[in-house]
Amino acid sequence: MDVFALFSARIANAMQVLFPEAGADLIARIVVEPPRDASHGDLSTNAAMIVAKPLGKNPREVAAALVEHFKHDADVISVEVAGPGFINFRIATPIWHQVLKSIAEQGADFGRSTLGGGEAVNIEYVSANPTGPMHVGHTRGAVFGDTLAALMAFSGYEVSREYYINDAGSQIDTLANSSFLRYREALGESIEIPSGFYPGDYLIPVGEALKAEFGDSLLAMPEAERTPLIKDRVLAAMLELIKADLARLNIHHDVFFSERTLHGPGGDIELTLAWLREMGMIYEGRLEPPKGKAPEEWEDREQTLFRATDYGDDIDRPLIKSDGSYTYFAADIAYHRNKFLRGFKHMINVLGADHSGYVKRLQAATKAVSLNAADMDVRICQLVRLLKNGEPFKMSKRSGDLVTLADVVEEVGADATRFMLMYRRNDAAMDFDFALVKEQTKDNPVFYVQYAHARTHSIFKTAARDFPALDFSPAALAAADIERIATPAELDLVRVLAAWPRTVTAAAIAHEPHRVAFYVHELAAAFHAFWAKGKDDPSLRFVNSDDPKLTLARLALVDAVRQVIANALAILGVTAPEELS
RNA sequence: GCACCCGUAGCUCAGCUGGAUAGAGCGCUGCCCUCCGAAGGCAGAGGUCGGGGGUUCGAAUCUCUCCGGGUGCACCA
Repeated sequence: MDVFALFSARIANAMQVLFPEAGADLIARIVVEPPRDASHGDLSTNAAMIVAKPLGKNPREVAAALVEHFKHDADVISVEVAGPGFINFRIATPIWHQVLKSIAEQGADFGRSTLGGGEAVNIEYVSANPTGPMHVGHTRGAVFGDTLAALMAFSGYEVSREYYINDAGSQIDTLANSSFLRYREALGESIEIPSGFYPGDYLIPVGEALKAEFGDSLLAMPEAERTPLIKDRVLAAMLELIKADLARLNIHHDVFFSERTLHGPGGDIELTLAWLREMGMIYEGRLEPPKGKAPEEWEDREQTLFRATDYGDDIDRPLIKSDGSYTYFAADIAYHRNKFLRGFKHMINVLGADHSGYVKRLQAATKAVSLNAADMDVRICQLVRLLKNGEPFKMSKRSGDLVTLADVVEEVGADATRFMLMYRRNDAAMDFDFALVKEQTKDNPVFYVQYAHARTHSIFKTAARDFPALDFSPAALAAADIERIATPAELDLVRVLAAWPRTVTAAAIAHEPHRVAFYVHELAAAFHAFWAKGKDDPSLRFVNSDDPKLTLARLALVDAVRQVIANALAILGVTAPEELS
């Protein structure tokens, strides 16, 4: 049950009845939300202020009519007008009890919604070049994309998690050449790695594997024959490497889409360009040289251009390079047409900060190939600066100066990595301090939240000790005398629980999974605070040895907290431990 | 030169898409363990929301402009 959605609907209905002349568009702008200051009430709406002006009425007059309407509603304790025309509701306690009941009934599904209506959404994330292990720069996008995917799935979308393998460019030739060097090394040659080649140790096993498969037969083989063989082997190996890295963070994609499959005669790029030409979206023309570049690097020539400016981009974009091959963007247009033809009308791409200049053309491409039928949201993840005790930090084991994803996970663990990366908006640069993340104090939000979850379990343990005869099964909790939950402190906690469905929905609409992390931290804080109240006032303890019925009711509340924390952590991909080590 | 992102307490950051007296953690000053896990909690001090205009009942939020920081800018991927 979503209290806000419930009252939002009721208020909209009331407004329609009271002010039929207000159109549906106006009604739709009405917001029902918790007031910033809890002393104002449980719910607040701007309904009167939204409607008053267009109708030529006084906001307080409109508000008075609505107040009159809700005055005798049994679910409402009080309604009053405040400030410029806010209407504040105080909700009757039974509604809060219903929230607890629905948490118990829905369990892991509490907060799940039908917002997406089962529509397919394609979320592309990571898409790191398959030329080596993942480094820390990729990690933020990986966690963000994976969490967003979980959030959207929880909100009723049919989510497809996709990884685009850039396996067609010149960097793959370099990769193959680097592997060939390692192969020669494996055969006993002493090698030197020239600049421009990939120096990482991770190619050594590839060289070994090539030796095991081919013996020394590759040495005599013509390059044109040899390179494709090596490419296949090394790409497969790199992909396994990347999958293994992602698995460290429990990230798994549904689709790995190879760019190579778009190329070649009769391929998607060819078909897409033909289609674009047919639609008049391509022309031959010249571009202005970019202002920031040195003019001597600029070669003025006639190019095959995509009319990106027709779809909101800054300039038209080249599709064919001077050597006659396709540009990366040409492949990307074909790729996104492919996504659209696979049935995706909603697409989200998660990209690194260095791709911010790519956003407009990607959106232009999506609009063009779908004839404006598909939408594309690009989420940019800003840079992560690694710190240790406030000092910039470099770790390197196997890949030059880069800190790898594996290094980070090994250092701080998957839970902390995921939570900390989500405990920040994606579009702000962040510092990631290893020392802080490993700390087991309230300064560390991961720990703080997991501690709250563990604490719910420890309360049950205490209860079992004090009441050996009492039944704490889900069925017993469901049958608990929930009306005993009545003190202001308890109901405050329930209010936080009641905000969960609304938080999820808002986060899904905005594509902002970080809100889940902030919410669960807030819930943990509310829970810790209530727990501490029991220190000063024993009557507020969860376990009351002289009152088994109250204890059972309070345990139902604890169980609801446990459930909602678990649900939020599930979206974040962070484990919910029953005890801390 | 252009585009995108950021600028909120001493520090690190939220602020629910335009709402009421702008919030949290750290740090600082105090308080709370014979008591469900103190691995916690409570209270206090601390702000011109980068500056200035505009839109309206109402702006940290939208818009314009300037300042500061980051990222990117044909034929790479």
